[in-house]
Amino acid sequence: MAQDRSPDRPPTLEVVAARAGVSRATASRVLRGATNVSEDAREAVLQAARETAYAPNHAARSLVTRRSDAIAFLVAETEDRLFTEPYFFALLHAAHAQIAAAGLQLLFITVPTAAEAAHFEHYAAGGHVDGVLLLSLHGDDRLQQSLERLGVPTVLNGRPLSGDPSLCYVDSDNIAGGRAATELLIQRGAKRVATIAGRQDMCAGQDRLAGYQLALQGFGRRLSQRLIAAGDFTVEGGHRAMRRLLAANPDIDGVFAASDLMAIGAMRAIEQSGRRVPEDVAVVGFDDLREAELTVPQLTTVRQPVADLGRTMAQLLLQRVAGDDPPHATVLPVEVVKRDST
Amino acid sequence: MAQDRSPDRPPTLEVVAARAGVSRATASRVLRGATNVSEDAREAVLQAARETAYAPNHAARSLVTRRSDAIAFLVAETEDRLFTEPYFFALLHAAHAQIAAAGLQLLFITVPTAAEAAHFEHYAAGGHVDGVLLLSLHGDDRLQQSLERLGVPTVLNGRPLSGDPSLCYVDSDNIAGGRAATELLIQRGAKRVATIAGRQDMCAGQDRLAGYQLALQGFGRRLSQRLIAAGDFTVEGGHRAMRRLLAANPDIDGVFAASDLMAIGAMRAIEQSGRRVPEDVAVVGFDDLREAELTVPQLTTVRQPVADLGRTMAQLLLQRVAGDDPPHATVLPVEVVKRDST
DNA sequence: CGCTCCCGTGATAGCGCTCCCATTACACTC
DNA sequence: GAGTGTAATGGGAGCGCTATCACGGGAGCG
Repeated sequence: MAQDRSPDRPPTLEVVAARAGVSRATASRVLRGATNVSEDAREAVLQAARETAYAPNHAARSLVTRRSDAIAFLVAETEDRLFTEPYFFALLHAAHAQIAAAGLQLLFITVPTAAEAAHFEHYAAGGHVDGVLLLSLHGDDRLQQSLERLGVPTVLNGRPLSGDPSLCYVDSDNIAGGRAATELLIQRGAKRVATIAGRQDMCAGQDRLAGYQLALQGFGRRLSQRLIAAGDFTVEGGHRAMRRLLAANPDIDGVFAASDLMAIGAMRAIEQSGRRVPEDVAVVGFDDLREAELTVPQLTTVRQPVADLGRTMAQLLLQRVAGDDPPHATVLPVEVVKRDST
Repeated sequence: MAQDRSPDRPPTLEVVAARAGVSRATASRVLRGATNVSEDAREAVLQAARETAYAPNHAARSLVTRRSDAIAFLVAETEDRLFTEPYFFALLHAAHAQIAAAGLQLLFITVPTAAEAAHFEHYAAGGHVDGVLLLSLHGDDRLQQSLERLGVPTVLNGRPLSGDPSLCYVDSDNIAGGRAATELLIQRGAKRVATIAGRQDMCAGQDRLAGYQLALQGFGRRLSQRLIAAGDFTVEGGHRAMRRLLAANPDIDGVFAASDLMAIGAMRAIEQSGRRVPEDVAVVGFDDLREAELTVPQLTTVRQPVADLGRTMAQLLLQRVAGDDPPHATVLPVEVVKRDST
C-alpha cells in the first residue's frame, strides 16, 4: 500500500497513514489535532509524518472544508503616496504576525480602481478568503458593505465615513489626539491657537479638527473660522496654509497641524516669516514620523499606536472568522510626544 | 441537471455548463481560455458564467493542476527597522502589481527566526507556492539555496553574499552609485574625501564602499583607511562616525555617507564642529529618502529605482515559474540627485 | 463511394483531503 | 451469558476542477 508514487510528488496522507499502520482517516485526525485517537496511533502518525516530511496539501483540505485559511490585506487606495508611508508597512507587519500565529495565510492585494475592487469582490464571493483587512484612507466603505453582504467578514482601518454602525473598524483616537495636541499648546501659554486641518474627505482629517475644536471649547475659547486653514496632509500644503494663517492672523502663537508633514511645512513658513519656533509660534504635528525627530527644532507630535492597530485589526477579524461577534468600534489611545517645537 | 445546490454555495462549473447547454469539460475549456472551442459554445459559457457570477474554485483547480498560482513575498529579516522603511513597502507594491497582472496571488510572509524559516521551507516543499520573492537585507542565501533545491524558484533582492552564481537576484548598482557620489564630490572640488561606510555584513554596505574606493582610484588618489569610518546605516551611527573622522582628519572637505540617515547624522556633526555644509564639507547620501528633501541644506543623494526593482524581481520570477531561465544577475542603474549639500 | 483525418465535444477518472457512518473491541451492567 | 454503552478505527463518498481519452461527424482525398 505504501508503494512509491510518481517522482518528486510530495508525500500524501495516504503514504503517512500506511507508514504508521493506520487508516487515512486516523492519520487525518491526528494531524488535525482531533480527539478520539489513541496515544499509540498519534505517536505513530506523528513520527511517520516527520520521517516523510509530510506537509498537508492545502488545496485539498480547502476544497473539502470550504475554508481558505487565508485573510486578504486589501489596500483600496489609488494614491501611490500610500506606499511611501512607513505607517502601512508597519501595520501590515503587525497584522501578519497575528494572522500567521493563527495558522492562516495573508494575501496582499491592492485594488486601485473600481473595476479591480469589483473583481476582488467577485473573487471573495468565490470563497477564496475567509476575511478581509481593509485599508482605505478615505474610509470609503462601499466595498466593505458589499463584502459583509457576501458573508465575508471585514475589519477596516479607520472609521467608516458613512458611520454605518454594523461595520467593524479599528481606529486611532484622532479626536483625543487633536484635543491633547491643542491643549498642550494652550497649557504652554499659547493665546491664539490655529490649526492646519487635514483633508476633510478622510475621517482622520475630520476627527483631528474636531479634537482641536473640543480643546478650545474646553478652555472656554471662541472658535474662529479664521484660525482654521485647509491642508492636504503634505509639506507643501502645510507651508501654504501656514502662510495664509500668518497673513490673516499675525498674532498666532500656536499651531496644531493634523500631520507631521504639514507641521514641517508650517515650521518652514513660520521661519520664513521671521518668527521663531517655538518662541514666537509653537507647533504640534500628528503621526510621529521619523522625520519629526530630524527637524530643527524637533517636532512635538502625536504618536499613533501603529503596531497595536494592526494587531487589533487582525485579532478582531480572526474572532469574526471564528464566528464571534466582537465590538464593532475599537478606538485606540494615542500619545503626545513632547519635543522642542512647543 | 442544473438543479439548485445547497443554500449559499457559490455556483460551480457544473451549473455554468448546464446553463450554457454544454458539458463541464467544454465549460472548463472556455474558462481556461483553451483553444478548440466553437465560437457558439464559448459565448454561451461566458454568458452563463456572467449570469451566475461564477468564480472558479481555486482550491479545486490547484488540486489537479498542482500549481498554487501563488507567489510568496518572503521577508527573512529580524530587524523591525525594516518595517519602518518605505523602501520595502514600495517594493512590495511594485512586485504585487506584476504578480496580480499575471493572475497570481501574493502571499506576504515573514520568517524572523530560523525555526520559522524552516517551517516555511517545509510549507513550500508541500507545493503551496509556485515561487518566492526573497527579501533579506543581509543577502543571507541559505534559505534561497534550500528553496531552489526543493524546486521552488526564487529571486532575491540584493546580491547574495555567498556569490553563488546559480542564484537569481536583482540589485541596485550600489558600486556605481557609491562611485558616482564620490566622483561628484571630487568634481565639485573636494580634495580630501572621506566615507562613512554601511554595515559590512550587508552587500549594499560592501558595494557602496567599493564604489567609493573605485572613484578615488579613478582620480589617481591614494586610499587611506583613516578616511573610512564604520557606520551602521543609522543617524546616530553617522553622527559618531563623522565626529571621529573630523577629529582624525580636520581637513576633510567631502563625505560620502552610504545612507541618507547616516548623512543626516554626519551633517549634524559637521555643523556641531563649527563647519558649514556644503561650503566647508560637502555631503552626499544614499537612498533618497523623503527626509533628504527636508534637511537644511537639502541633501544630495543617490536614488535607487525601487519600483523598477520590485517589478523586475516579479517579472524574473514569473519567467522562472513559467520554465524559462532568465539571466541570474540583474543590476539596475541608480541616479544621483543633486541638491544643496554639495 | 469509402477512406482517413481532425476538430469539437462529452464521459470519466482522479487530484488529496475531510467527514459521515458503520464497525470493531472491550469494558460494564443486570 | 446476553445486552448495552463507549472509545477507537476504517471504509467510502465526494469537494470542484482539469486532463485524458474516445467518439461522432463533416471535409478532403484517391
